[in-house]
Amino acid sequence: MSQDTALPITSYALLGLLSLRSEASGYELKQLADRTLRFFWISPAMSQVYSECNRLTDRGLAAAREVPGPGRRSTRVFRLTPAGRAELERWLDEEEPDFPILKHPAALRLFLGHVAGPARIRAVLDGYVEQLSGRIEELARIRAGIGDDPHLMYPGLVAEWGQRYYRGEIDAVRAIAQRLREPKSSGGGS
Amino acid sequence: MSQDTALPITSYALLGLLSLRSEASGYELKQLADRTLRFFWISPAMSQVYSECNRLTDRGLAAAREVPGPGRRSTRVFRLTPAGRAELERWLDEEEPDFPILKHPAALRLFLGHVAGPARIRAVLDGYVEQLSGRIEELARIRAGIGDDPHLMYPGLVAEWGQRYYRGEIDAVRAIAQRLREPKSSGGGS
DNA sequence: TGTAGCATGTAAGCCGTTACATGATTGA
DNA sequence: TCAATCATGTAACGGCTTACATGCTACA
Repeated sequence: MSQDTALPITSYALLGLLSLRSEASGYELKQLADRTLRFFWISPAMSQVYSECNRLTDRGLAAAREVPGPGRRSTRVFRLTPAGRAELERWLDEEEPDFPILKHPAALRLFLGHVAGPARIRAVLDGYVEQLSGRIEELARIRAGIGDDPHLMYPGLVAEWGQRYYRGEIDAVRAIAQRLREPKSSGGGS
Repeated sequence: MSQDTALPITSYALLGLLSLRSEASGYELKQLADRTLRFFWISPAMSQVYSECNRLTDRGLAAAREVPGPGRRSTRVFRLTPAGRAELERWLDEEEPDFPILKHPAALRLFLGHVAGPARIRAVLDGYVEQLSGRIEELARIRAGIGDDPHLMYPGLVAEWGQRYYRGEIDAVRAIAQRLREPKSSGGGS
């Protein structure tokens, strides 16, 4: 319950994951993040999951319970406290979302096409489409795993958004690749 | 020319900006970044621009020239050295681009819709569409400023990609908002 | 007179990652 | 017995931001 400085958004993301579970260990939270947060936020490293969990516990937003394991080492499982749920609700209600941050290595390459040359740019774009296809499959599997469960309606919507997003990227990349092949086309010009 | 550890990608982005100019001051680089890098990478803070420029100069990838100002304080202008150009080319040629990193506050809110409630989610999505419209206008102005200059063909392509990207986001958000209004398979019922 | 823009930096600090250390269990 | 997975952490460090400090010019 120390400090009243603002939490980083990733803390709220973790709080949000806890809101989907009655209890979860750090390890489980990391696994869950890999199937969810990873696609639209970050999936924090294990070490960060643990330190965030400690911060949340320090502030009384989460509570830890020691579960003795089969060996000598035990597992700490966390759950959302009423204060944690209230703080998450407050944040969702009051804080205005920033514009997304995008770090797009392929676009950076395209931007530097005058140095890289068109052949390399084409290769980069092709590789990106490849990566996107893989992502779409991953998301499709995750979406299928969610099913119709009304409890998971919003995660399902996000998964659908993600697939649409990636498909849009593929279309956009193809359009750029097309413009690279025939630099004269497209509206407005000449 | 100290150190041979890998440079962060932002250094290459700065190197790339320098490749578009014969010379530029830190201040000019920041302004240029605000019109370019900002949309697909980051626009580094002024303080970071200066420290990156120093790093590039230390490594011999950029060269600084002191230009006396009207007052006592002078301006340092940087230019790409042959070694800098070679290193940028090597990076573009050899380094494989990572998948983009997206930190999407609106998607995070949607993901937590079960806590935020549908009314708040609708407001968040509306606000996001608003932001997107603003971004599209910004990019349109920038695209118009680039014009037909073949020297700036690739930045032009990136600006077009950006506009398409944002329009795609608007479509996707509208689709999600639609699914929120009519939960579709409402027949089943618990 | 004061504020906005041009211009250059230093210092402090947080977020997040990688590397490292440790220990238990399962199965090949 | 070796590797993989489960499981929990600490330490070090880098990237990037914010806050702060400074000085000059133009202009309202």
